Amino acid sequence: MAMTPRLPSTSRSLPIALLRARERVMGPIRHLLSDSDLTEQQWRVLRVVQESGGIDPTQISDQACLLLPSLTRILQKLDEKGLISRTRDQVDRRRQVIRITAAGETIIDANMAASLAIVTRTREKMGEERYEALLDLLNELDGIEI
Amino acid sequence: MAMTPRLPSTSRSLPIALLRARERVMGPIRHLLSDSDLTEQQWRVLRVVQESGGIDPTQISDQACLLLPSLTRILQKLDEKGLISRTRDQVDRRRQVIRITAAGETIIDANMAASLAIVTRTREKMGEERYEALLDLLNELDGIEI
DNA sequence: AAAATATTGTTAACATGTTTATCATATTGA
DNA sequence: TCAATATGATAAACATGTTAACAATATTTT
Repeated sequence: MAMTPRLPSTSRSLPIALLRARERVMGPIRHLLSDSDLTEQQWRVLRVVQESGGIDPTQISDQACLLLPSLTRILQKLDEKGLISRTRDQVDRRRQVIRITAAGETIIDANMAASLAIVTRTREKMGEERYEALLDLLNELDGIEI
Repeated sequence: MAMTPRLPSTSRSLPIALLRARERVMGPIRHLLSDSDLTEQQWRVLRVVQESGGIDPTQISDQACLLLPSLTRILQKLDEKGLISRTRDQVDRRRQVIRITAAGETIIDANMAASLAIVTRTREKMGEERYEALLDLLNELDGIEI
């Protein structure tokens, strides 16, 4: 009789294991940020912008892992909230230059410590070695061509 | 030389590394399924339903890693497409029983081999040992309490 | 049994993910 | 130079993610 190829149990399915692990890490961060009315994506963008001191959307989308259409909406929201400023690049007028505002800096200051604490606690709970090994394997997976 | 204290590069940020790795795996699967006009989530639901031979939405949401509001919409779509059937549980009338239809089985047959091939190729490219180690670490991460 | 509570599933509202199309500006090439 | 092409960003359309509220049915409590 023909054996129907069976699927791996969900915990051995790579896509689902990646989903669950991500949810485990992001859950507490989402909860923290909700007090500041920020989504995790908005937070990611805000941090990239703050680090850069002036950056265009294409580079943001690369560093924050967001597609440009998503980023367009997020930048509109952050602008409405007064957390970033947008100006045209004077050299290449297709480009924008995104900068963080004082209000944006305030939001960063209010959440950065707790955000870093969550990551630190995660690394401690897993053990530094295994945590680094996980990062290595994830980067290896990201590097292969399927 | 002076090391400027910096935030972890994006490849050493766990949330972003998880995002990128997931995208690397799901990209080809999404592409495959688009020929059948299925999203990855619809595919995940359809497979869970087929394996079960009759299952309620709460259990599907657990096994497919989808929140119930998302699942509600997905089941409506799959129903419209004629890929599943929905009946009320006669014992507990709050519950539904979801079953796959013949058309649903046909879609599964049309995509299962290629879908499994993508997973297999990924495991081969990474090496079985490292692939399994990655799954172990992801499950460990999912198990810790933050 | 009636009221309170819990469970199952849906709806609503808003944000993001994803693909395709489009607009404006830059760059290239004949 | 000017038409063709490329690039940066946005818009549109549909699907899912996320949280809160709600409706219907079951269960528990008094």
